[in-house]
Amino acid sequence: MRKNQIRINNERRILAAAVKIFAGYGYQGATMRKIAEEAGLPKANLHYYFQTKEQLYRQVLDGIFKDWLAAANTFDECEEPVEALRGYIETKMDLSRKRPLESRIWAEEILRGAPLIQDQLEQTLAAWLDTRVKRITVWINKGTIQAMNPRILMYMIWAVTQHFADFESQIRALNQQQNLSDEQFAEAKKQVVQTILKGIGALD
Amino acid sequence: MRKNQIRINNERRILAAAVKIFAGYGYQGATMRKIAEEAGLPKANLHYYFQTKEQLYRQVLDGIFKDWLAAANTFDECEEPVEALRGYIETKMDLSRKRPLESRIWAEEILRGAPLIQDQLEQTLAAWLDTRVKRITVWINKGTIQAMNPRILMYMIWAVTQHFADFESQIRALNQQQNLSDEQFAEAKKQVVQTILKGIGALD
DNA sequence: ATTAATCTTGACCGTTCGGTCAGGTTTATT
DNA sequence: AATAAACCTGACCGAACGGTCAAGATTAAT
Repeated sequence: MRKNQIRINNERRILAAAVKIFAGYGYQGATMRKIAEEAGLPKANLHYYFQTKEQLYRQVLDGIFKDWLAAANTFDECEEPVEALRGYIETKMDLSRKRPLESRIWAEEILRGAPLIQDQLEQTLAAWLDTRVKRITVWINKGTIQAMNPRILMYMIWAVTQHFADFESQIRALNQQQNLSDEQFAEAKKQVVQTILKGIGALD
Repeated sequence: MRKNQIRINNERRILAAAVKIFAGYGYQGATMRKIAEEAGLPKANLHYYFQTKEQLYRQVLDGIFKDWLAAANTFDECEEPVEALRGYIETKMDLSRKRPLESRIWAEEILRGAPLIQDQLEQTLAAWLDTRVKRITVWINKGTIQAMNPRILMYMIWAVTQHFADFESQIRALNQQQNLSDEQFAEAKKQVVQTILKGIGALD
């Protein structure tokens, strides 16, 4: 049962506008008027496709969550810790670079105590993390990487990679009011990978 | 010219309430009514001590900024990279543990593009960072730690340490709906220090 | 004791918010 | 061509927002 093309187009336009406005102003600071203006549609039209502001926000979050989980493909496909973790870190860094708005929306939702996505965190994300923790534990038991708490390793990877999106404005202020250039970002990516892999004893 | 005791007490009460409410709801989501209720004062009284919501928020941010900079004492007092960085990372971790609300307010302000503290970032924080970058550069030139970009190292430290405050609700959801216990947090602190120090070649 | 300064507060104001709705227009179906 | 379904939108609503103010209460200074 295929949706009408008009609906598809308008929902996409509204969601794209919503990402920009939610990222720029936060959930409370974002208004349906601003989103409507950004989308180039009358406000009442937004409520035709998305009944409430909260429902629109939920759909935005759902899209982000899917990207988040999909970034783990490299992690799962590689056998050895160096390849797997390097691939995962690089993928997460690239996601921060290419889709910083989504990362900021996610961060704000967590900051506020995850009122709307607590269930998904406790179920889907917790299960996702358990799987990866088990893989890391295998590496530890084989002695390929040193003994550690795999969960804390994952928290560190998330923290560092997402920092480049979430704290972009701070990094810009500390970089002569310029966003990181492609070269600078590539350097950061390399250093993050190097530091973490070496830090867990996977290198040298 | 000493302020009246009444003023001192009430300003402190209001600021303490403001920290809770701003951290819990964000700048836009926080309302003067909620802050007044938390402080146990009528709303009009808040406007007597702080003319506007923005001025109250600015004072909250100023307090956070001072704590932030003060955390660098250990860093400056130690000569060797292992002591200096270990001390700084541990101090920042303790700050995340003891004052997570302040960390979240700071994070939200940066997320929104730092509209109110851009000047402080570009001037005070940039100068603060420059000083520490020079110290790290000395270590690199002496060969005590390996070659790297010191700024990126500082970003990584900030990212990881503040993550435990800013993403507390996510970590809780991934830890059987329990905040990290003191033991778990101590383990995390140890692993963060170990990973970063080893990662930059300061250990072994 | 008197005056001045400071503090307190309920009631109120203009603005903006998310959301609704009736009635018109366009598109799809037959 | 006719009917139905989907889409569009200006005008409107009650609620909540930040902020104001006048009048009274309390504290400090003389």
